[in-house]
Amino acid sequence: MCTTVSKKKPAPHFIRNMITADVNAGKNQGQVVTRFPPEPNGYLHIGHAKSICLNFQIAGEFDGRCHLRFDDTNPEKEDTEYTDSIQEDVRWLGFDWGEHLHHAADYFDTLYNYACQLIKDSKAYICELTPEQMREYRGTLKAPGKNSPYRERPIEDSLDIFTRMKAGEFEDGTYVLRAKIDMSSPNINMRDPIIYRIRHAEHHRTGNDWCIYPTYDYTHCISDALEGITHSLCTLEFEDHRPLYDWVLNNIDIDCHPQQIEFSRLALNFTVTSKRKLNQLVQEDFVDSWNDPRMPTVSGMRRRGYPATAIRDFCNRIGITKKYNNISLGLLETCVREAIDPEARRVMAVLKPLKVVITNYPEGESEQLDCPYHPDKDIDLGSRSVPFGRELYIEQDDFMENAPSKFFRLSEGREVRLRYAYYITCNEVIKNDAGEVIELRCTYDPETKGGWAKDGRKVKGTLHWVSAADALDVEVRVYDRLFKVPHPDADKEVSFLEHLNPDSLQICDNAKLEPSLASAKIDERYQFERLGYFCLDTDSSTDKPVFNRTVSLRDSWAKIEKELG
RNA sequence: UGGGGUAUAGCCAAGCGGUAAGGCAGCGGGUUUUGAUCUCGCCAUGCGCAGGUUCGAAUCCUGCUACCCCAGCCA
Repeated sequence: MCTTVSKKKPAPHFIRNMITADVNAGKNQGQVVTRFPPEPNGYLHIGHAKSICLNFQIAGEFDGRCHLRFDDTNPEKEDTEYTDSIQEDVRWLGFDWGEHLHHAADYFDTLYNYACQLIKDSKAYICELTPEQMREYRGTLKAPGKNSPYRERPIEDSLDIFTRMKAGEFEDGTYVLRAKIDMSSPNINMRDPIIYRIRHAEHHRTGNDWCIYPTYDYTHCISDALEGITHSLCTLEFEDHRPLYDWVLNNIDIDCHPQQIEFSRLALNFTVTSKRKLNQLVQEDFVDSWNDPRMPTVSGMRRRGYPATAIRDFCNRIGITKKYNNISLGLLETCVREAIDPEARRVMAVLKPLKVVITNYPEGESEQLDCPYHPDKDIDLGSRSVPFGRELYIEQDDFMENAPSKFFRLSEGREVRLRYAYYITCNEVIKNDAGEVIELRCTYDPETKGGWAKDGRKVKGTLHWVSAADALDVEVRVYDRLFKVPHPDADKEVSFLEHLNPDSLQICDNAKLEPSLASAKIDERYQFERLGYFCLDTDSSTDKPVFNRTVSLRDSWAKIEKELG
């Protein structure tokens, strides 16, 4: 079932416990069948990933199966653009629905027939109250509703109108089919809910075959039952709908009755996980697209360089409960770092170059240094050769005038190591007319080749560098969190857009890379030493490669720097 | 007394009458040619609050409090 998922036994949670108990008790002949039921009206995000992992993994654990079913009962919002992206994303996350790709739309005939039977059984009726009247009759949260004047419409009349609704005789909104339950129920969902409405709209799958469409509450439970789902897992807001889910299945002739179990949806701080809000970010150009690397969408995370293994690990680490949670973005980033670290080749790249001239290095000469791709002796990723010459680039941040003692990097008169190369000492600082440091004059110690001093003297700092003559010119996009505050949508008075982080994308268009990166490929992940993990972006062209920063390295210097003020 | 839910550390989360797992974050030490990684140690006399039952309560009982969801012909 879940081919790329490890068999490592996951931590117990209440749903796994319930299902285990059902299996042990022989319920459903010991079968476990789940489903992931997205509405194809947007792209999948990290919250969906939680549900996907839960459903596919739990089915896999019990040798069951998990269906992918599109809950496509609202033609006006749905599109094949979304059914395509959803399938791609679920597959990329590492899951396989096998033969079980389903659409609620494929059940429209069956659903219609069941509705006719409900009418014949006097359990549903055609109502012609306007939406405004409907609201009045529904009552309020604290006051009961009252019966529709059409509630006792003769069965034959309802059947006749329903048939003509289907035939397209009426305008949108003129009639609806309602389940006859209880207008005084304290649960508003049970106050004669609408189960069919007229929509003269083209459906992405059934075209113009239908002009009446069933509602979610009526469709979902029957779709589950038709597919033999045993456990229907959904989020907390559907808890109030469970009595209706059960009512429908108890009042039609069907021999399967899945159990709906609710769990809390994922909330991730510094981000929003609402399709509506994500859609707004795209439509109003606050981000480039659904797969903008700053988006918490599956496609955005994929482009950013997050491995699927990291997302699965994250989903397993956050747990499944009914508690309202707020997961820290830091945990996701930790999962990403842990997944990438052992497999990422280390290379050197300078994002904001500062020129360094080694004054005692012979002009016109250069040499090749052999540098391992991974520092851990237990991880053999091979090595590459890196050119070294008289002119180099180092990171602007690695030089400071009047540096405090805790600053271990380069400053005038100080000696540092260039990784895998030599010790250098800064002798002279050259500035432009604006007083900005534009070049450093340094000397190197030829006796420290490889980065070791024979006399045993130590340096505190090791810097990454790139040979100027051999550097690749590239664009690097450094991403940061999309929002400035932990809870961008907490305040209903203030738009979440007010909290967008203006620095969520920083473009380094003059970055310098060591030449080995010329053969970089999409889907490969690299660590730019001391900077973070990066990957080639799909915007790259042969003459202008573009790299994304997937995630930074943990940075304890940043913390010290902050404390120093 | 509308209905339905949820409360265990800064953030997650186990626990199901026998004396508070684990992860993230944080703090301190060690290793280190990435201020990375790795590694060792510390981190709830306390489980929303108040009573009660019990030899023993996060777990059982009673009463409170706080927060979330529901009045779409959305899902």
